[in-house]
Amino acid sequence: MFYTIGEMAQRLNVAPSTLRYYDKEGLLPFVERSSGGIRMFKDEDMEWLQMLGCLKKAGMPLKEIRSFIELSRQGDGTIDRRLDLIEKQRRSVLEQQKQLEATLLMLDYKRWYYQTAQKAGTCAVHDAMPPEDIPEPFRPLVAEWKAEE
Amino acid sequence: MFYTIGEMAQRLNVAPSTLRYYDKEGLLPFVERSSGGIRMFKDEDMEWLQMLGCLKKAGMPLKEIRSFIELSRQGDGTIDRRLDLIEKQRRSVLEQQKQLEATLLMLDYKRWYYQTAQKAGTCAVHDAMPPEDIPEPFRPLVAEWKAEE
DNA sequence: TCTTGACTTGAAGTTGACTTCAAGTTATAT
DNA sequence: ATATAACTTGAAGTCAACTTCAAGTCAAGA
Repeated sequence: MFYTIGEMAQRLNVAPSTLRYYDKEGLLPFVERSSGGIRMFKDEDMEWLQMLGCLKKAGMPLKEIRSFIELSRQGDGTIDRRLDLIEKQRRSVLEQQKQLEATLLMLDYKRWYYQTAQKAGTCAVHDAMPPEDIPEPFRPLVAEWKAEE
Repeated sequence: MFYTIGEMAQRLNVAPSTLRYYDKEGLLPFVERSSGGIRMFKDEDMEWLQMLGCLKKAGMPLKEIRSFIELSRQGDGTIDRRLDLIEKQRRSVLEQQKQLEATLLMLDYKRWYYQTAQKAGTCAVHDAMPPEDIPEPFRPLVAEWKAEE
């Protein structure tokens, strides 16, 4: 029914010190303690911690995550503000998706570039390459670079 | 034809100190200097710097970006290793895209959760809600959480 | 009961990516 | 010629997110 910090850390694949740090930063106000002072994690706490991990991977700073947790504990009066925080983070994720899409296009171009160079044995193969030999998806990308010079 | 560090910083929307830091870290070996020691950025340098920004936004550490730049300057002998680096980063971006997709689903669920709670005036509205009232896309998400308890 | 491994805390150390500061130099506009 | 704005460097400071350390406490098995 209860897990120690070590067990919980293993389940979440993080270091126990990380969980202690989160606790110190006020991100785990819901975690109970035994009479001896040892943290007792519940299954229910996993849900919070997984959401925490999710938000963290989406680039939300721990301070903002703490704000959200604090608001949640203040009850129904903070629903509007929690919704605001969620929508703000949602917009940030959409923005990051766009960014990753652009980065992926660039990486795909570079991959093609080096695959082609690998076959030819030299990057010089690209110097004399006519634009129509560049795969269609990459043409706007390369054109954009040329335009700036 | 040439830009000072201030002009270049403005074009890239970063602080001049950031460019100096990148230079110190060996990320700008291609930037030339005037006789007086002032950095002279070329249009061509923009391409590198934009790629740098792209890789940075994709979570690549500056050290790895430097490796890539160093390999590039070593000529055709490093094509294989550059391709490896690109493919590694490409896989990382695909992984991050999956992660953002999962985070977005969670945020969309939370958004619906708080929008519903807002209309009802309380989060308690969700306690008694039958599963079929939860919008279809969120059901696997909620089921997964319940399963862990 | 005693040992041992996992837990506790507070404090200090680390890493990455910058930013700020101080002291000095270069370039431009009057 | 000189004022001033923008550049230069090295060193130190900052911030987020941890990690490590030291010293001690708790809990489970022999």
